Amino acid sequence: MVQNHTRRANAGNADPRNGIEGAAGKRPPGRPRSEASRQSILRSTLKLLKQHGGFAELSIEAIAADANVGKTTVYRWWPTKAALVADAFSTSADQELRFPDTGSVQRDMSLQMRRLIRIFRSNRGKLVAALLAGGQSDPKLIQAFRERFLWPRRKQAYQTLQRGIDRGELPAGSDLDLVLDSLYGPIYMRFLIRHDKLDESFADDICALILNGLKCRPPRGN
Amino acid sequence: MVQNHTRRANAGNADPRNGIEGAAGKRPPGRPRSEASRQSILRSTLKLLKQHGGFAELSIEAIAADANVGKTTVYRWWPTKAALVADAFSTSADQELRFPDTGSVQRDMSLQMRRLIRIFRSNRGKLVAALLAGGQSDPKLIQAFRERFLWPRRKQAYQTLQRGIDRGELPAGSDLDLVLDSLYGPIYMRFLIRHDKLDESFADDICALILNGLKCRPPRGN
Amino acid sequence: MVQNHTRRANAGNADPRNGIEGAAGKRPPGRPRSEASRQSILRSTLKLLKQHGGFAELSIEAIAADANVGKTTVYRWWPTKAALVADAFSTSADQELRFPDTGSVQRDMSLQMRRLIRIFRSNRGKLVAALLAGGQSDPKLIQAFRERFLWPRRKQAYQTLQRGIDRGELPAGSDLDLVLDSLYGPIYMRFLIRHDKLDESFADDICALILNGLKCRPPRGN
Amino acid sequence: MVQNHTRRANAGNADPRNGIEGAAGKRPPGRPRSEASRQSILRSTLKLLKQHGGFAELSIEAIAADANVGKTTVYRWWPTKAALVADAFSTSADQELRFPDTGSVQRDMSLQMRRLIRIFRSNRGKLVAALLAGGQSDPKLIQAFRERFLWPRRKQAYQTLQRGIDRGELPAGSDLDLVLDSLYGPIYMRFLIRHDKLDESFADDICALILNGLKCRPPRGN
DNA sequence: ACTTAACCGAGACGGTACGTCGTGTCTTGCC
DNA sequence: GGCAAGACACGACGTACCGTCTCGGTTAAGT
Repeated sequence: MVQNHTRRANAGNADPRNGIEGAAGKRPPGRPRSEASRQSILRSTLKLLKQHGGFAELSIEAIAADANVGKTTVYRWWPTKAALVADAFSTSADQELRFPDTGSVQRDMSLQMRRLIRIFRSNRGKLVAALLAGGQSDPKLIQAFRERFLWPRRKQAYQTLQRGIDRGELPAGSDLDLVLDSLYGPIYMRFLIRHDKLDESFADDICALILNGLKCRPPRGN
Repeated sequence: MVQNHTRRANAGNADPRNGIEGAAGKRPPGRPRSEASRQSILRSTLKLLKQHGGFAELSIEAIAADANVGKTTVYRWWPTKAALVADAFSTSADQELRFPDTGSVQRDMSLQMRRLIRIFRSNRGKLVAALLAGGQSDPKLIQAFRERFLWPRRKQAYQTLQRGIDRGELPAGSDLDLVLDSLYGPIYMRFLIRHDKLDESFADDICALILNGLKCRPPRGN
Repeated sequence: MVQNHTRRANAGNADPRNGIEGAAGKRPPGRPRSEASRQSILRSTLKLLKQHGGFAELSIEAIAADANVGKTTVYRWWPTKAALVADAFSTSADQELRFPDTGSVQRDMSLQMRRLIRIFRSNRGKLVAALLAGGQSDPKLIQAFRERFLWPRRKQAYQTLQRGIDRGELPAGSDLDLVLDSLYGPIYMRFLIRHDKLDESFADDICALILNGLKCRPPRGN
Repeated sequence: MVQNHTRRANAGNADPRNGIEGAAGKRPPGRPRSEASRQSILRSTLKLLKQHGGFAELSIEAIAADANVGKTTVYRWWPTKAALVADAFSTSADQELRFPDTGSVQRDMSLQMRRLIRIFRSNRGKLVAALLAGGQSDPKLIQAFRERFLWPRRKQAYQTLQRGIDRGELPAGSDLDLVLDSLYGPIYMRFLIRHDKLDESFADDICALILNGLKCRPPRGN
């Protein structure tokens, strides 16, 4: 959940009655949350997001109608449209963006970046775009993107790069954040601005430029 | 103009009677467009965009009211809110992003990138963010950003890089588009995702990494 | 209701849960219509119609504002401004136009016609004028006037005249519609064209002319 | 003209240079009024009034467009839409409503009333309806109807009735205004409310009822 | 022929109201 | 107490006309 504003502590979980409180915890009175509604809402969110334009064009009204759900139910569990989109996004978050370990940093990075580009080009790209677009006016949303999407991957990326350093493929003391932004920044830029072709070979070109450049001379040494 | 939807060929120009068509072109009949209104609208757009949140919070209703202008007048000249924002922005930050010519590519690029970062960090950054965000669901808008903002600058950037090649600072045969996306991509990424600090020294770091890397070994040679 | 355009069968009734469908009929789901809003709207309609000029000067925007009601709510229940006015009017002047039963046709008719003239001369007359005026371009509206105002009264008028026939005051076989239009037509004419004085004694004069004429010689006998 | 608001005294006349002032009157300087435009405007007014709904639905914008005329030209010569409609109406005013002189009041009246009904049923009826409808919120308009249409005919009607009195067909001392409103009121009522059939034989029925009634017993004598 | 003055078309202007859509909240009866 | 249904107050949308204005161009009468 992007933001926990619900009456129940574990709202949003698949099954609220198996929450943290364990065996001793008593289920609250009243009808339990409908898991069917929750999933239907998330499904409709993704569907409408892919169908029509972006974040701004997506309306709660339409989601509720498409999901055969009362608007109240949406508002009961998600405080804003942004939270809903973030939730829907993380549901669709991908296993396929794990980093391989081929023994070569450049190959590892390049392979993962190719997969990212493939996702950006698929209709899941729309979701990311909507998230980044919506995030420009809703800090919560961009934060969700960072926490749910960016950081988990970046953590793996650090490890991948570190392996390269350990193997001597990259110079020690490199500013890893700078390197990673230099690797991924161009992809995001072409994805969002669409000023130039974004195909998978672009990943190789960037890797070659950045990682070769690193090898040659440490950027922090100047 | 993002989109020419007006009856008149040169709508949006400062002075419609000095349009493209030259000496032979006659002013169309009817009352000419009010330049005062046009500027008032652009001014109010910038003002309100800076005051309130982002693109979604900006309403044409409010712009018209603030500019003492009928809503009709706004709609007469700009097809969408997006087009209006694009126009307002490009009017706003055109000069200060010109490239210097200091005799050193790295210094030229770095200086210009610093200025870009400065704009991104100022409240005019909101404008760019709004534009890029809006562009994710409105192709016209992102196209406007490219044509009115990106390409004019990139043209100058090509020249700056070419000077570097001519002076032997950069290897001939470099893929200039790749280089430029590698230089600017990280800035856009940090600006939009806000996962890391974006200060002016970041420009220097990127330039050092990319341009030194280039010097060392041409990326296309592998 | 001038026109049933609502989702619910008995929209417009004071209490939708006691509609036509009787005991078996179940209330539709969802929040029930706000009776307070409905009355507030009708009240504001009457108020504004009396204050300002005629039908054309009356705006739904103003009604909604005066009634502290969303414009949507007005549009939800009344398809047009005309329908709203018709509803407001028939709500307004229903009782005082009943026919008396004094034992004399002429007196009965004359008394009721006097009351009609009194209404026409009051500021409720504006309402009728607005209705008839609007009805000239909106068939629905004039139909509403007929069904909600004219026919109910005419039904009583038939009975009043019939009593006169039964008592021998009027000849049997009279064309009652012709008689009634001859009685009321002059009033409507003076009311709408305002070419001559319309005071209550006019009712007596018409009655004398028409009903005496009838007595003398049946119009259908020629 | 319903209202004289023009710069020139005789504006609205077919040919301003042959105005009241005669041979000695000098034409004012400047371009004279375009008679073609004037007629085109009046023609378009009638056309649009017949095509679409009533007075309220008629827009100056549409008239100017249909007449290939600048809006300014309309506003220059007619202060309000009402004035324009009244002017258009009087242009189409009819010769066919003159009263015959057959030697019988009842026949004379009946014939003329039949012609009026025929006009009401034709598409010129729309014009009268629009005028009466518009007149309910614009006193100028109903006044125009009275002065241009009602009074001229009523003047003739007085004479016709007087002939009847002179010939002994009607009792002396009758209230002619009451009689005329009783004759025409029912026609106007059916025309505007459309609650009953309005065909030409209705004229005969009314005449029979009213004029026979008069003969029988003077209405004022009671 | 040239000036003067008013008219003309076109159409942009600041406004008002339109009727619609989506917001987030509320009130029902049912589960 | 969750849930669907849907009415509610509200705010912005984009459009249609309003009546006014400002252009370039036209049409005469008076120089």
